[in-house]
Amino acid sequence: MRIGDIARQAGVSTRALRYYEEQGLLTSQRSPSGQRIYPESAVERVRLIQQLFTAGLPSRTIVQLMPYIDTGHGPPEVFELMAAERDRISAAMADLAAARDALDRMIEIAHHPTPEHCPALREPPWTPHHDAEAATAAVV
Amino acid sequence: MRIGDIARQAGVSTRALRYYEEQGLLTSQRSPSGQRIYPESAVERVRLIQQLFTAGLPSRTIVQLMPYIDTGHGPPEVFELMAAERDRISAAMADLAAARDALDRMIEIAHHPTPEHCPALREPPWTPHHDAEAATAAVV
DNA sequence: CTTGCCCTTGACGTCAACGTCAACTCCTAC
DNA sequence: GTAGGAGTTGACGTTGACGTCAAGGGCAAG
Repeated sequence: MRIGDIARQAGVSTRALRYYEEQGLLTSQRSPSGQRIYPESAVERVRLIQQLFTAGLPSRTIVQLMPYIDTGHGPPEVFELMAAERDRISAAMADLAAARDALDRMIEIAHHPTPEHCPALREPPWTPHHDAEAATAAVV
Repeated sequence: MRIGDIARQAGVSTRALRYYEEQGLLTSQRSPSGQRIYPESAVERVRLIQQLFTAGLPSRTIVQLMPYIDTGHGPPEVFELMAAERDRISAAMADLAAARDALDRMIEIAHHPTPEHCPALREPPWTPHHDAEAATAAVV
């Protein structure tokens, strides 16, 4: 298969595939005229790479994981790297959950336009020490 | 409070705070000599901004949310923007979960060095059509 | 008064995963 | 043989949230 076929089936650009090769994430045979030839399995591999990118792993880290991806074993430091990345992803998920909850609270507040409802997001707008009622009037 | 105090309490750099102001995310009073003066509530505000950044919202989007953050209401389009961002965050969490599961599978496989265990990640390493056993020997 | 730490604006640097020409070559179809 | 759609390398552009000088002003302590 040529680069365009892989790109279509994996849903990425050909530029991305050449970039992956440049980074050592993807290898390819070459046809006599210099064109890249890939096996079928390259599609699945590219999807995995994409998934890891989406999860926030930089290409350098993915390169380090390659021995495990290819052969199923490698140096033990890389093994711990996998565990560390998994934990980092879990932490990122917790951050996302917290942010989503914050948005949900904002949506909840916006749904109930009761002026008594949890100020929580700002005190009186940093009254400039003199005309406090003017600032209050400006808000209203 | 001055910029350094806010930076310390919120755990960000002073550069970040000036950037936030430049982007319209944070306002400040000025002392007679031109120094930025913040209310106590700025710390909480900066933490919220950080949380939204961590969740992948760009500054332009956060700016649009500001009317809701400040006053609790705003144009309805912004209302839908909040819902859209919440959904995007949920989708990102699903992506992270999938990637974490993929890593867990890799860790599982690495724990059981049985050569029979789900190749699943690559076929025979694209045997270059001639010296197949040489390549196999190279892997070993 | 001067030492030293904090503040100011302005402007350039960074990093990562590509996008986007440019200038060629290759291969398939007619 | 020739048009046109792929492929090739090389190199510069992009985007966002800051980092990092550079050059100066402000302010309390000794």
